Amino acid sequence: MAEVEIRNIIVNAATQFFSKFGFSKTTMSEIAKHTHKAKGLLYYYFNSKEELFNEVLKQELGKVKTGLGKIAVSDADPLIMLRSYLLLHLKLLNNALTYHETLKADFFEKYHFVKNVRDDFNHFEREQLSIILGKGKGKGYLDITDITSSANIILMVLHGIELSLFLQDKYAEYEFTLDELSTVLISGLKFQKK
Amino acid sequence: MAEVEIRNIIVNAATQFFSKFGFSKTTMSEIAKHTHKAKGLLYYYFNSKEELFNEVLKQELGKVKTGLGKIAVSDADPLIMLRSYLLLHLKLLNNALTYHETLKADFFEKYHFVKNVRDDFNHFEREQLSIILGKGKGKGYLDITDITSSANIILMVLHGIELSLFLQDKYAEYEFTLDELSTVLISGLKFQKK
DNA sequence: ATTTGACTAAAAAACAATAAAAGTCAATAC
DNA sequence: GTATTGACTTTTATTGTTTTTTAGTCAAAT
Repeated sequence: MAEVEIRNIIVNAATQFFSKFGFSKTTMSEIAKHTHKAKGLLYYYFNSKEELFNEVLKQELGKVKTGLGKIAVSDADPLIMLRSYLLLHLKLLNNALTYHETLKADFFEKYHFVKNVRDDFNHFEREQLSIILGKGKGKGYLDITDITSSANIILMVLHGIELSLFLQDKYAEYEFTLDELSTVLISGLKFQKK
Repeated sequence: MAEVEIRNIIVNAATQFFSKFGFSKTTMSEIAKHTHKAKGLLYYYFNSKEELFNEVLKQELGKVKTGLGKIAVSDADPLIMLRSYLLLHLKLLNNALTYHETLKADFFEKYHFVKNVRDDFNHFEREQLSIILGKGKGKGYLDITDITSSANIILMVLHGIELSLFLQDKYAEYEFTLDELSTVLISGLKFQKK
C-alpha cells in the first residue's frame, strides 16, 4: 500500500480515539490494534504520540480552515460575510473535538507541543477577518479605522465564548443568542449616520 | 467583644489567606492563629471552611455589587451608563481574587457550595443591565426589542472574556481593547437610521 | 522500504504508611 | 448563658514503595 495511505489510515484511527477519549486516555497500542498494524509501525510514520496528536489536530483545523476560507473569497456583501464568518467559526469549532482538548489544556499550560498548529490557525483567522473587514471598509460599509484592532476585538469575543460554549457544552443552548450577538457586533462596526 | 466584630475579624483574616493562597492551600489553623483565637472559635461562627469561604466570596462580590449598583440608579445617558457598566464590571472583578478561583473551579464542577452566592451575583447583574437597557430603550437610544435577550448577549460576552482575562492574567494587556469592545457593543445596540 | 512484536525505559496506577488538615467537644472564662 | 479554648477524633492529603501500564526502540522478517 502507498505510504501516504497507511499514514492516513493511522491518522483516521487516531482521530477517532483522540476525539472520544482525549490525548492521555488514548494508547498507541489501541490505535495500532484498531488499524491491524503493529505498534512499531506508528513510530515509523510518526516520531511520537505527540506528533501524531499534532497531525490529528492539524487535519481537524485544516477542515475548519477550508470551510472558513470560502467566505472571504466570495464577493458577497461584506456585512453578510462577516456574519457568516462568526457563526460558521463557532459551528465548525463546536465539532472540533481535539481542538476542545487543547483549549482546556491552555489553562494548565500543558500541550505546548501543539502550539505551532494553534498559532497557525490563529494567524489564518486574523488574516481572513482582515480581508473581510478590509472589504467592508473599502465599500464604505464598516466604520473602522484600524482593521487589526477590530479583528482583535472580534477574536477576543470569539475565543472568550468558545470556552464556555465548547468546554461546558452550551453551544446548543446558546445557538440562538449567538445569532443575535453576531448581529449586534456587526451593527456595532457598521457605518452609522450620526 | 461584640459577636459581630469577631466574626468580621475572622472573615477579614480569611479573605487575606483565601485571596493569596486559594481555598485548599489555606488552613483553618492559619486563620485562627492570625486572629489570635483558637481554631474552635472559627467553628463557633461558621459551620465549615466552605461556609467561611462562601462568606468571603459573598463580601467580595458585595463590594462589586455596591460599585456596579451606583451606575443604574444615576440619571446619566443610558449609553454612557452601559459603557461604564461594562468597563467597571471587568475592572472590579479583575481584583476579586476569590471570585477568580470559583471561575476556574467551574471547569471541574467543583466548589458547588458556592453556587448560591454566584447565582445571586448573576441575578443582580441581569437586573442592573435590564434597568440600564430599559432606560435606553425608553428614551429611544437603544434599538432592542427583547431586553432580557440583549442582557444575555452582554453577559455572555462578559463571562466569556472573564476567563481569559482573569485566569490568564491578560487584563492589563487587553485593557485598551476592552474599551473598543464596549464601544462596538454599544454602537451595535444603538438605534440606527437605516 | 515497510512491517513486526518482543523488548526496555518511563510514566501512571495502586497500595500502604504517614502527616496534616478539618471538624468536635468537654472544660473553662467571662 | 455566651464566648472561647485546646486537646482530641476523623477525614483528607502527602509521601514513599511496588506493580502495572504505556510510550518508545530495534533487530529480525517480509
